[in-house]
Amino acid sequence: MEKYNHKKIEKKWQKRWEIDEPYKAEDFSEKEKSYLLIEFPYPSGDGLHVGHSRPYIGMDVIARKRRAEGKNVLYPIGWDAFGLPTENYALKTGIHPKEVTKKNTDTFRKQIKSLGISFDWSREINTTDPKYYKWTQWIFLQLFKKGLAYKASVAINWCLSCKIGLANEEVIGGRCERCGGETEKRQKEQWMLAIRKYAERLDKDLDDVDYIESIKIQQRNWIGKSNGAEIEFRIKNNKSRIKVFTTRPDTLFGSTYMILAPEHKLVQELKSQISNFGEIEKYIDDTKKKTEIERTAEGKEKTGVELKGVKAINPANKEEIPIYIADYVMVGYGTGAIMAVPAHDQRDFEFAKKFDLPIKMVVCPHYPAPTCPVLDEAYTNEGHLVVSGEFDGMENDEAGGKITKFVGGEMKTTYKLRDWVFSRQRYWGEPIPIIHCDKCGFVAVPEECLPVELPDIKDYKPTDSGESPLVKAEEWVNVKCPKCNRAGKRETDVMPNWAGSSWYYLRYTDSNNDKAFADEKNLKYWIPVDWYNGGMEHTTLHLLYSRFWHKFLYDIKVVPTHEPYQKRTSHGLILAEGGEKMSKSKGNVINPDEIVEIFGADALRMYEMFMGPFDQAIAWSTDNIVGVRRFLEKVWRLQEKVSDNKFDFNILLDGAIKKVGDDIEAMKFNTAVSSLMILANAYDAHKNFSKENYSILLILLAPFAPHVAEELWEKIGNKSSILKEKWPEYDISKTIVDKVQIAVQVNGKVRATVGILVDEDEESVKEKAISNDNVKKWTEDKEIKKVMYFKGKIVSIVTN
RNA sequence: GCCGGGAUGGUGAAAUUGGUAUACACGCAAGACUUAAAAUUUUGUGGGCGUAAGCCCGUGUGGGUUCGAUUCCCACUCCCGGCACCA
Repeated sequence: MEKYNHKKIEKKWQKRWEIDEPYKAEDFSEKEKSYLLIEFPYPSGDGLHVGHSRPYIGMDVIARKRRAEGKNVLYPIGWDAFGLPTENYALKTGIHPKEVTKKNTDTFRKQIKSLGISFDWSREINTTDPKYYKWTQWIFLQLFKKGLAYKASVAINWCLSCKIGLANEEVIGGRCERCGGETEKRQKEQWMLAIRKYAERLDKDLDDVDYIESIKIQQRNWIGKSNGAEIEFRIKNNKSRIKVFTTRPDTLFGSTYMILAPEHKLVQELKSQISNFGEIEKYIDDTKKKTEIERTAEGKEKTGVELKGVKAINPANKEEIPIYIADYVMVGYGTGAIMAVPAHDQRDFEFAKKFDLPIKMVVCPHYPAPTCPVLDEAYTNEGHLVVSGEFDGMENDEAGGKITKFVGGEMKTTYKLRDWVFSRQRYWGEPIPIIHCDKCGFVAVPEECLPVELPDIKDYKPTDSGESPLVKAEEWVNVKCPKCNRAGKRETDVMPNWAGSSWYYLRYTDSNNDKAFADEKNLKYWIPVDWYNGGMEHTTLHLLYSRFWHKFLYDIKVVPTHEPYQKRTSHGLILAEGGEKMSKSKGNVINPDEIVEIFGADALRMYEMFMGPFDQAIAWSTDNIVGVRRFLEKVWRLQEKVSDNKFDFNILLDGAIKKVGDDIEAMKFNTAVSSLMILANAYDAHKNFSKENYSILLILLAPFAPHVAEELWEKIGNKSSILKEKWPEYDISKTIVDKVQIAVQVNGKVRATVGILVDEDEESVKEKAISNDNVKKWTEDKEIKKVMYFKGKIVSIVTN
């Protein structure tokens, strides 16, 4: 027998597949379609690492199994190639991002192919390809035309010494990651997308999709729908009003002060009336230096400053109350102002304690309240109203709406979800297809002029004013206004990386179309994606953004469904051997190339499926690969035991077929592999077995280790590929057994096992249990109070 | 801090979702084969006590519900993901 030579085998079959293209999906096939999707990679300069491949392999196993079941599987791949790291690399080296991207995608492609993933390469896409981003720009224009893209002033991170806008990730402890210099928040005009307009549907339509529960919960929390009331407070000696949003209008009588976000525009408007404005300005300055997490952390010491000289009037009881600014109130949520009710909100409570403000309890658990208790934390449960005028005694649930009406407020639903900041003052992204004209304002680039291609430039550094480096490409910037033909200027901001990834799954259905982002018929056939697997880290941004774009496209009637993905699951990260995150800077990245070289792609694939639960983070261990490698060698050796001599493995086989199939669909790949091992071990324990039995093992193995399965399939005399074989069926009746060993517990502890027939009657089983010698030892001096038999499971005896 | 996960032998983990905890692997120990090593293979392997039969303890911690809890409930500790310009 030849030795198992993974290098030779893998090369042979990969070459064969390259020619035969067995993984090509067929548009409009009669077969049932199955569109399986993984998150397309960002082709970083570090190359593929073993963590990337885990989801690809997992979904590949499913794809291969479903093809064997006769489905028309679409399993595509592409590159999400715009983004910061490539641009930063260009900044450092001067090499054009286009070249870097080309090099990186070539590396990734080669690496992925070496793993034998059954992607349909004929549909490969790249978000940086003008033929692709033409349609990203087209979608943006549709959003713009419907008023869903607009400009607004937004705070961004700004490095004072690099004079460059920074991603949150590039700000470490308030300092710039690259130069270590100070950063601050700076207001800047940005393109925004009105995702909030879709908040309600993004929340509600989660009911219609099959996402794992934790994703639904996280998305819902992120959207943050809450029902409450908007109430206006008058300001003493001033015409301005402060509008607040509150989920607890029932506690209005207990509002003893108000808080504005430091950025609230009223702070500036009230300037002349405020006697300590210097102090206020200093506080606003300090706020600019803090991150949102720092600002809102509960338990953190509350800070704030009173607007001296200004008072608000509580509309319920007409009391004069002070107004503060404090950084725990955010300008972007609700109205950017709150009525503080320290007795019934923990953060208000902490603030009131610190600033010695009155804490007035207006909801009491007992009514009539004997005396209001002294609180050591906010009381947030339900109760009856007190000190609330005509509402006294009312249940607080009921009072909210009535009090709102009483003060002329209105019930309102708000969402925490914020509109999407869509501008980046960068180079390596899709140009935003807008022309600025002094006369006509923002004018859409005519669709026939798309794509607006990125011009070649040499210097990728943003200008000192923070504008995109594209400003320097004067020829490109200066164009005529498409409307009035006067001099205009192109928008120089580019889109964020999320743009291209918000619709890529649509492009796969028809990736070479140059008349539309995809043909209507292709979309109708393939969409929705049947199963999308990705990382939990994409739950609230990418996944939500793409649902938003899809819904918009549905509204303008260019996609056939209101949701893009029918099912969403997640995979866990692969960590470095020590349990830390893999990163180039830590030097702990495992490159799959070495593993493929030493152990083979099949062993790598099997190991990644076997290493642990697919949805859990797990540390890599090169030592443990030998286990699956030995298993593959065992399967290899088993070819010698194939003979006409038949041993009946049927019960075991039917169980294995069921288990492997069910586990694959449930992404319990680790236990699927273990049942393959059990099956192989059982074969190995016999002198020989039939070719049929061995064939089933190979077919079940093929999704995990396709190369060696093909090779062995050929070796046992098959002319056609194992990829053409049907997934085996099983007969469940064979897996049912009639005799079982069940445990007997005495007072909750297992003391014996007895053999019974599955449908043996209760009395007889109990009798067997009680008369068992081991059981007798534990019951003889005692009185048996109760004997319970749970059919086919256990006998439980209770004594005194 | 907030939201979502997780914690089981020396290690990765399994457990039909309330019914015999530790399947399948890794590692380790002893044996076989070999001049030897590797490979392969056999046996053993949660901790403690015991020659043994067996007993006690044991699924992050502390409580609870139950005939019975890794699984359900309450409180807590630690770890991981996300927190809106990383992808």
